[in-house]
Amino acid sequence: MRVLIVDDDNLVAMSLKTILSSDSEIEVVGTGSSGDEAIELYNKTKPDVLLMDIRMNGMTGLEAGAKILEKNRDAKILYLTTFNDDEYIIKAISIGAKGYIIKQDFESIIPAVKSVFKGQSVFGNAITEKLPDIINKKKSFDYESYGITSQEKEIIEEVAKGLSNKEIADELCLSEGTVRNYLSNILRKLDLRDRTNLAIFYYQNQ
Amino acid sequence: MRVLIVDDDNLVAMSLKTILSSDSEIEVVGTGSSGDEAIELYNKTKPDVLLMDIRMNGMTGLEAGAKILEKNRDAKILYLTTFNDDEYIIKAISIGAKGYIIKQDFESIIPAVKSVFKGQSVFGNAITEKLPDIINKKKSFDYESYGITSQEKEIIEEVAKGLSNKEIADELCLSEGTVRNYLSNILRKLDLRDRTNLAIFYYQNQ
DNA sequence: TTAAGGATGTGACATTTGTCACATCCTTTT
DNA sequence: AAAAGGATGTGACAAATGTCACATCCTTAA
Repeated sequence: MRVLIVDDDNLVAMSLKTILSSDSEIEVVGTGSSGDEAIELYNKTKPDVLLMDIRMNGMTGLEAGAKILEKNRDAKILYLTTFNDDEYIIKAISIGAKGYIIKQDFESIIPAVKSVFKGQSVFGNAITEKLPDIINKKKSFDYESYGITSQEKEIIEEVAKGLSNKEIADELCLSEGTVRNYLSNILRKLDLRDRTNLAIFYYQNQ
Repeated sequence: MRVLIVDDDNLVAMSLKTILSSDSEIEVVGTGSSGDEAIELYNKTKPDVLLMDIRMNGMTGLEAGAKILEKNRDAKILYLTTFNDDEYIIKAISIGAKGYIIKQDFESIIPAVKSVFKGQSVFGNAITEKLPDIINKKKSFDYESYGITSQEKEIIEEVAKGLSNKEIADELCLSEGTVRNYLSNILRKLDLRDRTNLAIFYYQNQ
């Protein structure tokens, strides 16, 4: 099992190399410290698994990974990160990375590399907990912190269904005028222009 | 590492038991053959990992898993399936399952169980390939089949950004009246009432 | 060449939308 | 009890929206 390691922190790269080399099934075929190097070394060594940091100076690991995957659709990239970053994980899966684990969890790295080598996808401990939310895309905007009341929140839900003011009024047993007032307040609070933008906001923050 | 196995095909359950028991770190604490049994045995044995089939007579593995996770938020459920089913995998991740692999891939089962035990998530070979699409939810509505022209498609994009007719007109170098006409046609073709519903439609089919 | 059809535009119209000032109740606080 | 504040309502208004009939221009097909 041939592994390429890329991390812009040289100490980390070396530590990883030491750890991985201790396993008899693994051979570290190279170490790099930038996105450019990742691409270059990947093409040169064609490793079974590329273990790469996400945050790096210059080209990020994600950009480098995307480029590598463009040319090598079967590349197996396992990302390492110092902390959990929801945005990154979605992006990582999107481009086709095979895993995403945190560096701190040393013991998990070797099994993860092996799993990825076998063609599985592996997501680390802390990331695993967030997967359901990520799948459900529940960023769930905190309406309360913008002073949106529960009644107003209901109006937002109805607007997001595409109902007119009249229909919302009927639905919530209010007068149309009141619905308008509520909506007007909502738009001011969220700094949006009209109900269409509110609906868009709703779905983008859902 | 205590593992509970549930599969409505008894032969499969026994095979799995044999395979897993061959590993010194693993102890199979029970085998069941239905969703109800899964819940019952889970509560009785409190295993570290529950290895369960998705398709079962009566209650499905997903339903049983959801119920178990309601009461035991840290339950580690690894699903086994005979084939790849995109709908199931989304559902599985949504409820908080820790893995999803195919039965045929025997060699992967033990490493997968171990990874899940450690808190990672594991997705099997064939499933891994589909993850990017699943994350991107590329249902990508076929506007063409509804007779939406490319110009109209552009208008839709602009509406989905929340722009007014006037702004869209400026953006696309058309008169406001023309934009209205286009929009009117779009709404008729897609059987939608107004721009808000169009934006909603856009984001729901994105 | 002519007819057809598409893209673009105009004007008119009814409706919906968003805003504002203000009015009524009702409950809570002082 | 009086004051304050929230929830709900009204009326008026300007702007934006959606629809329709029709006009122009250009390209393409017959």
